[in-house]
Amino acid sequence: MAAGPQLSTPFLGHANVSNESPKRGRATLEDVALAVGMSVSAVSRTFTPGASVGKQSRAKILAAAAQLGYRPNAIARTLSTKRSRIVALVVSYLQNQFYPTILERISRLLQIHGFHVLLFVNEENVSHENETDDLILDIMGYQVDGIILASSLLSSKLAKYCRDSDTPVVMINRISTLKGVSTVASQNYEGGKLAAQTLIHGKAKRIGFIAGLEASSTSLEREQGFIDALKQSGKSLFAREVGHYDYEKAASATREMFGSKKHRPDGLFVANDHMAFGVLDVLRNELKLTVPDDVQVIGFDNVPQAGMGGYSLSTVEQDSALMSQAAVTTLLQQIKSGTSDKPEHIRVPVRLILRKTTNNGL
Amino acid sequence: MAAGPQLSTPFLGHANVSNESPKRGRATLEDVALAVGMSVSAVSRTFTPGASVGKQSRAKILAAAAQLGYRPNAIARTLSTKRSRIVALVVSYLQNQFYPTILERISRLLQIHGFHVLLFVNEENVSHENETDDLILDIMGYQVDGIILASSLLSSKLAKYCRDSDTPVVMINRISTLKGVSTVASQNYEGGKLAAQTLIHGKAKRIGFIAGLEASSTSLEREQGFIDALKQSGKSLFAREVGHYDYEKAASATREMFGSKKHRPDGLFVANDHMAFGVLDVLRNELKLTVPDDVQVIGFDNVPQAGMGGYSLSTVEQDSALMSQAAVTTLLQQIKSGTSDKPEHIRVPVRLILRKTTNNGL
DNA sequence: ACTTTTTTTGCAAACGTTTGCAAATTTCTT
DNA sequence: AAGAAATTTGCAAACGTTTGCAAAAAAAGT
Repeated sequence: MAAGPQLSTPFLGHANVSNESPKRGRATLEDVALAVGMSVSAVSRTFTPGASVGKQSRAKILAAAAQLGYRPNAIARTLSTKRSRIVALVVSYLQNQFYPTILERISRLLQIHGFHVLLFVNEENVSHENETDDLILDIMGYQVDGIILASSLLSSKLAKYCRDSDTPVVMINRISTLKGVSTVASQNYEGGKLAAQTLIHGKAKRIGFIAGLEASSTSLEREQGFIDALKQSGKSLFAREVGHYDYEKAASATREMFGSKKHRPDGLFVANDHMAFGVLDVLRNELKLTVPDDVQVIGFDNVPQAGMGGYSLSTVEQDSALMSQAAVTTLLQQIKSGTSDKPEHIRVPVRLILRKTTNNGL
Repeated sequence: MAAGPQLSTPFLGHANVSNESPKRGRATLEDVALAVGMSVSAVSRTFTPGASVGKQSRAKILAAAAQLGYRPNAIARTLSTKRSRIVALVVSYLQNQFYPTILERISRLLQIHGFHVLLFVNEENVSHENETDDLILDIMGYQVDGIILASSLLSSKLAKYCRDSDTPVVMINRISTLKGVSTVASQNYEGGKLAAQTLIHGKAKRIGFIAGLEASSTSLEREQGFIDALKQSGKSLFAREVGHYDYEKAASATREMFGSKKHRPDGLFVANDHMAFGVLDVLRNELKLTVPDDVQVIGFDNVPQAGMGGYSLSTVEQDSALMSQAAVTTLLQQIKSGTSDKPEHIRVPVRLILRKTTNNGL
């Protein structure tokens, strides 16, 4: 059965055997090895921090590498080591300035630690869930070392997949009971309380709340803290609408809430700043109300825009620096330890920022 | 000297020889090949669009793959094919809402075409240039198929590297004469003219300009158009400051420009919206001027925030959708054609958006 | 000088794919 | 029914690294 003439061993056409490499593509380990007359391993080792390589060899190799413009091929390295130094960052809804901020911070931090960010922008929307799943699975194909989800849910399908592949996951601004998933969130409950206290202290009588997404833990926790604090002062919620964390929808919610000329709220807690801007715009420009005299408004996040003159919004600050820091640290640590059990659940403190949309007694 | 018994051929510890694979790590081509009793190639081909594989084999393979939770390893694929389906996206300065918007659009578009985004956030700042270079080179190690720079410069070192490795580059909002680099930008010159015409039409007499970065083509072009249009109406620039595309610096520039009580501008073109917000804040809240009665202001970009009630800024719109579209299309096409000569230089039209910061005669 | 210890080096397998080629199989022709 | 044509399959090299192991070389100890 020894069919087939074996005249020529089945070598492929890569004819870079004994000639000058014709500058085609990038230089490889082999190229520089050839150049200095040493083995590939030697060269590889010069580019591996801990490895043992002679002093003068290293120098020669480094020189040759520089001369050839050699850069290690991260893909090949990944294949060999099974660590890509890439983390997937999933983010939705960049219109809310809070997320660009987080995004920027996280990527800088990761960059500092030598990691890279594979970005994925998804619709928060539930109807796109499978689509999102698919894309993340796609991303997993790149052997990412970890995943950070900023305000995005992890479907259980995905969670399972991550656990199977031992890929650590940390979620920002979402809590989750899923095994092996870490979370970083603000003290939303306490923040809600602060908001209530501020409005009450400012003498608001009829106090309303505009929720974010009904299903989101952030909105729920903020609301719970808010209501509890009202209760503690013998008050209760006067009005409630849902703004879905969306500018336009928050505007509509406001119109709804202030529909009747008669019984209108005079104090409003809005589940995030982004919505609060929509609320304020309607209040001032459509309903011709003055803030804070007719209505006090307090938001949540303290996005840069809130501090700018156009709104000067009182708000409960989420410390984006700390949150990013925490998320990255946690993830990196899980990556290093190679195990995604013992997930962390971090709460970062919030802080009240009083500006011009509330009555700040002095 | 035959030290060391060679009892065992130097096989490594991967003992997945004849046993059930113990669920360690992800399933590979080989795993599913084994499962269906076919060759690795057959399985590979079922996951390669164009390839030839028997109908029933494919079915069997697909079933087994699903059962094992097999997902192709994009890294290995990249190593083999030399195409990563990753593009590097370099972005700076996410505080200006224009960039998150672009970022979001671009990544969605790329996702649709099956590409992924490796993100890199840099300081626009010149002092960080080498740092930026290093990081991009780093990213190049991932064999990215292309690079999109959103308002970021390409050092000539990098440009050379890209050309050598045949990696197409497209820059947004920067023009460049570098060979092989495509660009997408707005019709800044025309936009500058529109701004001038708007102010003049609104009866401004003393007209000022607040520049972005002195070195940036965008700012320069806008200024040139602005000045030319003034000239055409027999006017000239009354005042000029530089805001470095920064909110705070624009605020300072405004203070500077309006320092003397006597000769103050009554019309202002600000090189982008982001700075214009700083300008407006100073004008209204510090200098107690009314807009547009005392001073008219017009910006550039039309970021979402400009349309919101807080500012209601008149501005020259950059069509971010079109720009993103153009950038992605161009890049993809260059990637496909495999050649980065014949770079494109696309200009997308701008549009005047009149709101409440200018006198819009009616 | 001759072991012994330490350091530097090279060999070759492995990581998980793709793909040209040729062998094996099926499907058509006539 | 047999040869031609088309299709399906498998083999094995290649992509550019890393790394355990052992051989070679250099440094140290006596």
